[in-house]
Amino acid sequence: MRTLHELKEPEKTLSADPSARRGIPDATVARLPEYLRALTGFAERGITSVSSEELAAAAGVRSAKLRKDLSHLGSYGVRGVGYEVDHLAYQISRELGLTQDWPVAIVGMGNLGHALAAYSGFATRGFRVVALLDQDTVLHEQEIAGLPVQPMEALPSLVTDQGLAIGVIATPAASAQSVCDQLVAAGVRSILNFAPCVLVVPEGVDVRKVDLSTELQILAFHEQRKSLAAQGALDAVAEAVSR
Amino acid sequence: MRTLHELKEPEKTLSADPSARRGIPDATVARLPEYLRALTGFAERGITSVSSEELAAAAGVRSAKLRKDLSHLGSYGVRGVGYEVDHLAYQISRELGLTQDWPVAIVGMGNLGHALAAYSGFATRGFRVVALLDQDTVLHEQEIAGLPVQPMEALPSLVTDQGLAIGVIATPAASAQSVCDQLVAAGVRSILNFAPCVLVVPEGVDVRKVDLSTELQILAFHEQRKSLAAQGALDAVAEAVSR
DNA sequence: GTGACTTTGTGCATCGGTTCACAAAGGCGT
DNA sequence: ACGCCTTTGTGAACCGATGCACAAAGTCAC
Ligand SMILES: NC(=O)c1ccc[n+]([C@@H]2O[C@H](COP(=O)([O-])OP(=O)(O)OC[C@H]3O[C@@H](n4cnc5c(N)ncnc54)[C@H](O)[C@@H]3O)[C@@H](O)[C@H]2O)c1
Ligand SMILES: NC(=O)c1ccc[n+]([C@@H]2O[C@H](COP(=O)([O-])OP(=O)(O)OC[C@H]3O[C@@H](n4cnc5c(N)ncnc54)[C@H](O)[C@@H]3O)[C@@H](O)[C@H]2O)c1
Repeated sequence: MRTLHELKEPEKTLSADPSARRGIPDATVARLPEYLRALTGFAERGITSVSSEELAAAAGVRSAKLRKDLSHLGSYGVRGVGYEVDHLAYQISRELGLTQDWPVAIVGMGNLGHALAAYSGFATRGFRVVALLDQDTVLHEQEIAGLPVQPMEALPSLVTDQGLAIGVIATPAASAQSVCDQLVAAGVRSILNFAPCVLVVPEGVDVRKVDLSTELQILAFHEQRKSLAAQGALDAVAEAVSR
Repeated sequence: MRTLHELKEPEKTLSADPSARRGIPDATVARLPEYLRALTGFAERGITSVSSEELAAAAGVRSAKLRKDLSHLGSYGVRGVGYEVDHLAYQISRELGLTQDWPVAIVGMGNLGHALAAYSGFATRGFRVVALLDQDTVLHEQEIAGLPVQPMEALPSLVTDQGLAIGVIATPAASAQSVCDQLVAAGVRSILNFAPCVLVVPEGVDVRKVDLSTELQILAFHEQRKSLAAQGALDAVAEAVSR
């Protein structure tokens, strides 16, 4: 993999795009979707041009950060004016790989899997749910949101025939590693994991997780800190009064 | 708020814990839940002691990082041996504020809200769903997972009577800011947002978001990069052959 | 009791990301 | 046509997080 990548490097200089394109920082990539969403909002309201200040406010970041982020994908702004909404949205879409549709499969049709299957948010931006999978044979009779529920054995053909690229794991944590292994074996290299556990995957496979309970626990940490601070303040006041 | 906090500082020296406790880095806090989960796993398998190496592997980090993280909460390991599983789990729980149960309300009983209400993952670790809320009067007849669906007007009393501390937003993005404002007005200071939008809140209120489509888009970015690299490699090979 | 061995806790170097502040760039009004 | 004014793009300083490497600490075998 490493050598293959290096093979390509010499071509970089004659690639079409002018700016130093390799190596967009991870932190920047993580914010691009938010910028894109904000731009979509502006476009829907008929706004054709925004300044970095306005866009940053809509995305919840500082304008300097926004500008530095955008500078990594090229120079698409006009000094003294700002950015053309449609054009910038297109450039970000292209950078994120959303100009094509990515076929997605959801594995695990329980409570969460049902909600995900019914979710329209996939289709709106670059993703297409091509299959629903579950181990449970009882479910194979059903259709959910217009798609049949298939057995796990369908995976390899989904990759070869439908170009399946992204797998979403919505099974219990105990099954998640096994499901992950099956996805990887079938050739899926991008996985979104909703199960609360760490997945171990070979190099070249990306895993991201969406973890409700981690987020709640982080909130609890700060909430406790706020409570303690308030309590401490009360104590201090009480002490001051009693003195 | 700042001044209240400073009022408390002098007490720190006579607080029970020996180490410099203030200011655990955000990056560390974000990993504590993962460590806790790994420890729970060890405990379930009857393992009473782990080294930083073992625990780090289970949590998917490097051992040096784990040790530095743990050093921020105190010195709970034994050199030459490792960490006592139960004790460390308790210390992390206490640090995260999970030794008490936090009352949680879910707002928006659509597809996702239903799944969340039925989800057992809340109760297992420090959280208790005390209320389900929705604007839609049709839903107020129903019970979901043993809880009645209440109108938004119930919010203030939930905070005062039940100690509601954390709000989960599972409404469409268009309603999320309004729901957020109502939560804040009622006194909720910690919010978990599932809607794909940025929420603006006053200082002192924490918002975290769980964002499916952002994660998918980040995966797409890397997937595209992998595809391009593969394509580039093929081109390079073809070129080499033709020469 | 002692010494060898294991593993922690941490100082230090390094890295990546954020913030600041401003010179360069371009539109726009006159 | 020209100069003013706005806003971008970015160099440089700063800040927090990560990784390295080892001395200190404590266990355990004998
Ligand atoms: N329900 C929620 O709101 C929620 C929220 C956050 C996280 N999660 C996590 O998402 C996951 C799913 O939650 P859920 O509530 O939908 O669970 P669930 O028990 O309702 O559904 C799990 C589904 O996975 C299927 N399954 C189990 N093992 C499988 C395997 N090896 N291969 C294929 N399919 C398999 C089961 O047949 C079942 O249909 C869990 O890990 C949970 O912790 C759920
Ligand atoms: N369904 C999924 O799998 C999924 C996944 C990721 C993110 N999301 C996001 O979660 C949110 C909910 O998704 P969903 O599929 O459950 O939507 P949904 O339309 O099924 O449900 C939304 C619910 O919110 C209620 N609601 C609307 N406005 C309200 C208000 N002002 N106050 C109180 N309640 C209000 C509605 O009555 C409805 O019951 C959306 O923002 C969606 O983008 C959903």
